[in-house]
Amino acid sequence: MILLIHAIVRIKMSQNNLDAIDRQILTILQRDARLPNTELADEIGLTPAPTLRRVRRLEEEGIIQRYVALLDHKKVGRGLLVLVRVTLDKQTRQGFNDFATQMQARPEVLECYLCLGDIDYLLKVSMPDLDAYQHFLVNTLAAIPGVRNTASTILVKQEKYTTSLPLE
Amino acid sequence: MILLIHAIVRIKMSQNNLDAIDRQILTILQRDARLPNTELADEIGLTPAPTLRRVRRLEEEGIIQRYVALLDHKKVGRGLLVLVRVTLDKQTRQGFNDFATQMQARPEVLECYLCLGDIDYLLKVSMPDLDAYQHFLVNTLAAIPGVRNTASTILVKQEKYTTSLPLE
DNA sequence: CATGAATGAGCAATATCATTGCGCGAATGC
DNA sequence: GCATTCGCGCAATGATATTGCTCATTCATG
Repeated sequence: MILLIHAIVRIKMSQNNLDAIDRQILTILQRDARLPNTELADEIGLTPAPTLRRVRRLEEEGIIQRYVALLDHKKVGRGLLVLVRVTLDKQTRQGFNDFATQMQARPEVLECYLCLGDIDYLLKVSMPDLDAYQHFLVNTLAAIPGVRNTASTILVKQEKYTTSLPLE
Repeated sequence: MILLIHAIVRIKMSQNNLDAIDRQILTILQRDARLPNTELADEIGLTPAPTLRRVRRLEEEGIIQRYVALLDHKKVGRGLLVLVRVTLDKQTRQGFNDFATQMQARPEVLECYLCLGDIDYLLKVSMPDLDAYQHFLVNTLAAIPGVRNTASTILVKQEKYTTSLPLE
């Protein structure tokens, strides 16, 4: 029983109580996920063994969700980025779920958010060019039942892009 | 001289001519950047040596830009995501550069785009909570000279988030 | 205070993995 | 058809990750 309470306390704490070393690790791995553990250990001033154990713990706790490679959009033929604001017709819960499910299935939709305000959904869509986007808009988005209105904004220049969250 | 021409041709081709194996590699590494080279080799049906050489080539060509760890926003105390539309006052080139530069320096601004349409800039901002966001809006954004107007949209639920570009 | 439990670091041995040079075969150009 | 290029596989080497163990430090408790 006491063990259980201890376990609960530890889980709760571990989700928010990152110590300075944890934050260092996360900051570095957000910048370079492939840094060898030995070098990571050097940078934070620990030996490789405890460093690796901390990384594994952060992974298991889901604080580190995954490691990904970021590609050059233009060089893989996806130079066009569009933000789409979508308004749905009937604001029933079912309609919302359907829409989100369809967006999850479309690989060109990189991000999809339910949002507050005068619109319902926000999409970030990756496309090769305007032709392809127009095709997506007409044949995919507008074809979804319940979509009342869409407004597109072409993101001309990416001034900043990072996936790194600041860790106080 | 002929060597130079060859080099130029190869660079140009390499930027767009990804073969099927390259695309397989990129697709996998976009999903799991830490997959050991031996397993990557298994999945694509090559031996480790040529697999690694392809990965290195993709890195050198800048097709793979970098490897990053993605964190759980809530678990690191950044549960609030906001999209901000910014309109600038004077649309001189200098004003635009200044704004972009300031955004690049702010760690809570994850993305910043110059865009077409009725607004000038789009920001994706990561925040701990509404208090912090209000502070950012008043003391940081509104304090920048040239910012005429801002409109914020709170992204309530992340239905989809991926950094993986589809590779035809 | 002293003491015992718990947490987390370091060390060292082992297993896994990355890296490189070399030879071979298939595709390409002349 | 022959030479050249390109990219694969093999094998040896070096680097790196991983694990069990021991020890120091901290913190709660008698």
